[in-house]
Amino acid sequence: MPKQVDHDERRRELTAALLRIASTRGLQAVSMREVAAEAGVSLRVVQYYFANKQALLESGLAELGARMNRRAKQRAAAAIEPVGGERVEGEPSVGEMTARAVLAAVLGTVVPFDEQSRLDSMAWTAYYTAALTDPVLAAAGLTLPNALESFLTKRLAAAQQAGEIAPDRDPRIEVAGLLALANGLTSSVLSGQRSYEDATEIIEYHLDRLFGPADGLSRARVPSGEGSAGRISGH
Amino acid sequence: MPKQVDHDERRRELTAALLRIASTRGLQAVSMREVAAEAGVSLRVVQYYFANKQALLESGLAELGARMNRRAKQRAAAAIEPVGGERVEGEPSVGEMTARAVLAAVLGTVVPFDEQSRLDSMAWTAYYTAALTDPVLAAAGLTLPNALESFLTKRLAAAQQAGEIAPDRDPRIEVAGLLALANGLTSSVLSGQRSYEDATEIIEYHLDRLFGPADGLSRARVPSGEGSAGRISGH
DNA sequence: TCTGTTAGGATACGACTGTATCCAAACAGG
DNA sequence: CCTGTTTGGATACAGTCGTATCCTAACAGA
Repeated sequence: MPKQVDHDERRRELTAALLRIASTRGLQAVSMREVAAEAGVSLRVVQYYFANKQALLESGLAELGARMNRRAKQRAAAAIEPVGGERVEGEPSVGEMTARAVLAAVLGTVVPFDEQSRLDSMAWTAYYTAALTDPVLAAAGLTLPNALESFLTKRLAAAQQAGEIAPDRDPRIEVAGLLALANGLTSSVLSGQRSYEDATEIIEYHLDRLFGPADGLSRARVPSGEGSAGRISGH
Repeated sequence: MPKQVDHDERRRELTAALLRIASTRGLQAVSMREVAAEAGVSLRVVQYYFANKQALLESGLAELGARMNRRAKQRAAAAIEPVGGERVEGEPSVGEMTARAVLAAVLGTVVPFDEQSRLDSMAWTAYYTAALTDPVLAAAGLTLPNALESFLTKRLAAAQQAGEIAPDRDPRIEVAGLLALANGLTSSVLSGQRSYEDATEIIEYHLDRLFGPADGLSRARVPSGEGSAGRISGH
């Protein structure tokens, strides 16, 4: 077989170009020709690697989800090993973090904290809105948020069993509220109503209210002897 | 002068048709011809009453803001006079409601509670997303949320002076958090992740945490002798 | 070297977009 | 009744859209 072109790599470049357009000029500015121009290729190339526009858009949504996932894992890892991470193989996993640290890591990932995550949040918002009137996108776009919510709910319920939060709290309501809070704050950060620092302050404030005002910061490890305080962000 | 056509009325009909399309098929489905068809008139009529598409879209955004305003006021009035409203002229104004009742009314208005407000929230979300990449819409679309936030913040600060909430709370943070929560819940309700009842339960839950778990419900009037409990919504 | 497959350049089609123009009904004021 | 303005029907124009087609370089395997 002739030539040698890495199809996956090609598709990644085109998808990245698509997300660059969607995050700066909106999803309505995305056309096959615009994506081609942004990627520096011809229209035919976009057509060759994506059968139609729908496939291209779905690829963009999948890439966005993957990026969110990657960032959340990086945050969690940084919360476990805050300084210069030499992490041996028996390294602490997410299961050894306090529920508060997990929540702080995930919620801090939802709210845009640097230019790239701001752009991705822009694109994500555009997709989310489009999904409200497009059932095809809705199915693909809701799996990640739903998985996130059920993961956090289980994690917080376990933390409640361990006595980390008061027994009269409802983990499902708390998690749903925190995720809605983070999403709402994301909107206001994107529109310039609030800064990222304001948003994280509000989130930390709510985490304080949930986990008790005692500590006040997001301890990274579960206290085995005495935990070290790993500050993630805030003010 | 010939004919007699109420231009404002005509524009209202066209704007209503625009919002019907935007709320069911999205803002990208709005075209001059589609609006004409939805309103049952010819393309020329839409052109005649709106100089261009931009003016049409801005009219839609203004109408959405007006509807939100109207609903919030109706809610507030219903909270003051919960049963059969005979309201004499010295009627209780919003200034005589408890801060909690004001917050419950406003936040309950943000979250879609019936089919019409669900449709309007859909359209609002579409506009909000479009405003993220369109500075013209952004200016017009942010005035209402900003005014709402500053109004509620002042109201809550006054309530703090009156001892309705604990003195260590920051009214700015509380209001920003509650509004973000309501917006995030709206998103999840629109996408079908959560029901309206779930959303109001979460909001009431947070109001309980803010105003103290003592009462537990949104009392409508400021306690002059003994307030009557006006339940707005919930579960 | 020859061959057959792959990767893409060039071009075109029909549908739809916002906007503009032309012109004819409809009707109020003189 | 006449006239001039308002209202809107009909049509057109230049772009842009997603998609399809045709054809030719480029190159791996024989």
